[in-house]
Amino acid sequence: MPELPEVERGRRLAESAAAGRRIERVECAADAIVYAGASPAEWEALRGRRVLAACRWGKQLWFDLDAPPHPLFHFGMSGGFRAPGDNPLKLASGPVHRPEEWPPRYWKVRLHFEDGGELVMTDARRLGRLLLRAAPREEPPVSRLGFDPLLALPSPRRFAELLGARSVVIKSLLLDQGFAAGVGNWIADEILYQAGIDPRRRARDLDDREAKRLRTVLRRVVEKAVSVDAESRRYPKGWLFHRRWGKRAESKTARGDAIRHIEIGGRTTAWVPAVQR
DNA sequence: CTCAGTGTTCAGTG
DNA sequence: TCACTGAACACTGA
Repeated sequence: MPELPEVERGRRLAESAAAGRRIERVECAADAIVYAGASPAEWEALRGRRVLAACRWGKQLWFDLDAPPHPLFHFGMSGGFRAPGDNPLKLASGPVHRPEEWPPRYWKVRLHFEDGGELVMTDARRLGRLLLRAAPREEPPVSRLGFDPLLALPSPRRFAELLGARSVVIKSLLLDQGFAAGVGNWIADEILYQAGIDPRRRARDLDDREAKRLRTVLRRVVEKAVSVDAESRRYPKGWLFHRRWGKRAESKTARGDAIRHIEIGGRTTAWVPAVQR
């Protein structure tokens, strides 16, 4: 469930399925990669703990428990939370989840609660990670993150300063989690499109007007996506999101402008030359 | 069979 | 330190 809106959706699911409940049993899948940070034996420490809250910064998601260690989740490219009876999101690059199947395919950890409820993390591609932290906010990876656009968007002035300090290409800067935590490939392309900025421009070359516009659009896109619970079919019709996939040469925006696909910083970048300068 | 894909990290270069 | 590249990780679905 990779970018900020999808992770926030996961946080909300966790809030309703786990917050206030005591963990009765922890089941770990046999997966040395996803458990590279902390072994299943260490996860046993969660048994008997109560979940106080589900927290998020950028794409990192963790639980505040009544005692450490606190579990910290990263969904990678294809991870997410599931609860019995939920309706799973379909990701552009994710597996097909069958709602009726339980436990879901690719489950990595199952948290069983005292009331019989359950919360599961799934991850088909195994690029996600499960960590345990004494103080999640104070330690890496969370401590290394930049601002969260939903929780702590910098002032227009500060945002422009941050851009002015970097010579890197703007698309790459937006993907840097130490700059804007939670922005991923489609959000970066979406906001550059909506702000009318060529993704190949250098960050420090944007003027104050462009910086201001980019910041406003970043907030607008993230707030909108979160407000519809990351269900992409509810994103506004005009968004590039709906038309950026597939790398077809004939791709066009809702307005009829041609969409080009190039590579920037190793990531596919969809952009609209007629609109982005 | 091949390859792209909502991500991160690390090694190496300049 | 910064900017950038390439590779690695891993696996599904088109």
